[in-house]
Amino acid sequence: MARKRITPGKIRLTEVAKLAGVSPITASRFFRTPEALSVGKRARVESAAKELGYVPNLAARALASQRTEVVGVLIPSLTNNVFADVLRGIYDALDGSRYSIQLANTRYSILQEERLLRLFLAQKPAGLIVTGINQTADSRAIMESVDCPIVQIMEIGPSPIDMMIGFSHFDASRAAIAHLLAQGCRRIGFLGARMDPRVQRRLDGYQAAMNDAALFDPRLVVTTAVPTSVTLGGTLFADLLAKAPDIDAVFCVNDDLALGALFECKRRHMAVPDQIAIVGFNDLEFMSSSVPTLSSVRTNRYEMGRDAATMVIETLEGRRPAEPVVDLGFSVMERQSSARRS
Amino acid sequence: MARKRITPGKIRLTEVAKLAGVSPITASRFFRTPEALSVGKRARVESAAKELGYVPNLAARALASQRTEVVGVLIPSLTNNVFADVLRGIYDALDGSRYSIQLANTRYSILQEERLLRLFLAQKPAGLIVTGINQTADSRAIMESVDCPIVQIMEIGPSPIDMMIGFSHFDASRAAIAHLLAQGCRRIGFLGARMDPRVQRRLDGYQAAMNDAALFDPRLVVTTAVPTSVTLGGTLFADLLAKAPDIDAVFCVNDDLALGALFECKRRHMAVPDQIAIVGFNDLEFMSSSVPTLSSVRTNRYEMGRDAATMVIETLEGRRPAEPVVDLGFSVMERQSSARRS
DNA sequence: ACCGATATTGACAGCGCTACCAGCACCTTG
DNA sequence: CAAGGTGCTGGTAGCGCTGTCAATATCGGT
Repeated sequence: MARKRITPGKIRLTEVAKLAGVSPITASRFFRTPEALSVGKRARVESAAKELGYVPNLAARALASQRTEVVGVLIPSLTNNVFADVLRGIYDALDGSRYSIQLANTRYSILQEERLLRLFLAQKPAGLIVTGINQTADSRAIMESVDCPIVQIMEIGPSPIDMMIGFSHFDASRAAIAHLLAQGCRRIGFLGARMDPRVQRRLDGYQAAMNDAALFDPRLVVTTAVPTSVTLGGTLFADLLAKAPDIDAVFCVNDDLALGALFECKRRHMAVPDQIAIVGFNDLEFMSSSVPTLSSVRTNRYEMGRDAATMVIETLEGRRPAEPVVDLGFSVMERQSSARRS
Repeated sequence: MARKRITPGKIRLTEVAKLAGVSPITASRFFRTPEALSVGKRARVESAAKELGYVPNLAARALASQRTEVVGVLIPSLTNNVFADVLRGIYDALDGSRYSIQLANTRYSILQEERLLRLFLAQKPAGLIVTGINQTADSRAIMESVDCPIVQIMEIGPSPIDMMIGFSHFDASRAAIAHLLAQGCRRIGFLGARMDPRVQRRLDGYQAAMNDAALFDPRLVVTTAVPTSVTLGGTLFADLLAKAPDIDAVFCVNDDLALGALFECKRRHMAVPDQIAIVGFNDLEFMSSSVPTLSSVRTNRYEMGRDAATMVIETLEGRRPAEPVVDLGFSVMERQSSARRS
């Protein structure tokens, strides 16, 4: 009846154990809790594994142990420079560790996010990194009931699911406006694209700052659900000028829009900053080398990814960070595009 | 002695089979080869699975079947816009399919690539997407001996490992130079960063075109191993001007450098294109909205990723593409920055 | 020398699924 | 009506590893 599914020269843990003269379970322990082995056996297993070129079978390990060494990462976009930096941080932190990454793209949809979450959790990930704090109620419930470290990234807020690392988009935006006000600007326009939750909070920060200064005017705000681009920055800026021709500054929710606005100014022969001040958000690399250099709000994206991944690892290794919520802050980079008019 | 490791309410294939009134193996077949079931059982298993909310255990599946449904993707950079577009194509194509993606970052090192390759292949991926055609001899040997579809992306060349999709960087570069020559430029500089194999081939194309026109001069070439950035574009352009003050055009191996060169021209009050023509490479979104608009070589990055993933899937489903090497071509986008001087 | 505590090692079964073969019913063909 | 498909279903074992407990070795203290 049953025929062995013979696997010829394959190197399994059994082979390593045999060569090392120990039982398979001891060899197994070498890879998981080496400190539990006597020094002699540890060395024997190590050299046997190296000699045979043993590579553990992760599927078997996952099946037997009921868990994986995969960290799931959920981000809304693959093309956005911001997330590219975050991802690089995550990959750098996890590179060389035992953990690997499963990346999925929610496309800014929390329903898609929920679907992907279920998919992930069914495979029992070691940890989870999710973007933002606006999950569906179901997503939240799922994550709260699951027993693995979870880090919410990009922003901070009350009641983290588990851990959190980011900064306040509201405060960052308000600080940018405060800077423009300090430069003497009064009619400060707002350009927003995509309008995901974090951009929305930047709008809130803008509005709060403008209201505090008694300068808010709905005609100053131009937003769209369309994804951001440099070209869109020009278009939105043109729309803004049509609604409020008397603006003396514009705050853009990201640097692409800011660059687009700058180009639109060029096209219209409007002097930056003398006629119009421009401030962007994120401080991408090009902001400091454009002409004029563009002011922006620097955010620590690479660090965010790296530290989020590190928080996951530390928790898994039993060294849970003392503080579950980390505020990475921001800094307003004041450059030529918003220099005080002389 | 042996105690059952009881798993209480967990839904396994057995539970689904029981509810559907079939054997586990029949239920299993429903998920792999539904067409092999009778219509009645198919419906019964389907509704049972849905009722119980069954989610297959991928680790068990992988262990039993000796293969996974993971497509490994090896790219050199996570922050480069070019790869972000490619990745988006890959994710889009695989989204909704049964396959998932394992992404790894080689950081432009073929040794790192080889290491990651071994890691991947030990887990028996369903397919593989790797960047470029310059692998180590060992990497190549490993991939040739492995039995899964492999697509090399970004460029095309002789002797594909399996399949290939991309375009000729040499030809694309030569076409860009031909365009500049046609615009009347004679002293055409070359700006290169990172100098990975594909950039090197763009340099080769430049050199061939310049030699054909008897215009090549080594002083026109400025390259560096440093990773690209807009700021670097300005720096390299300044270096170029120092070496060859009489240039009338500059070809940049990517758009970041081109934008940086444009800004440097602004800083030096050099008129573009009247004094200096600029052409970039990749045709990122911002190229068409800068002032002046920037000429570039459009490459089909999203399509490359999408089609590469599709080629993998098609092969796995037994519909191997007739043509293993796909040339996606390119097009020279002629814009203001290289318009014929009047 | 004896006792209990601690470090090390091993035996066994089982994680949840699928490969393999066998069996049966129903056809088709000559 | 026999022979040989073809389509569908099921039984059995096993993929390679680890959880659980048991067994043995080692050691300090009295």
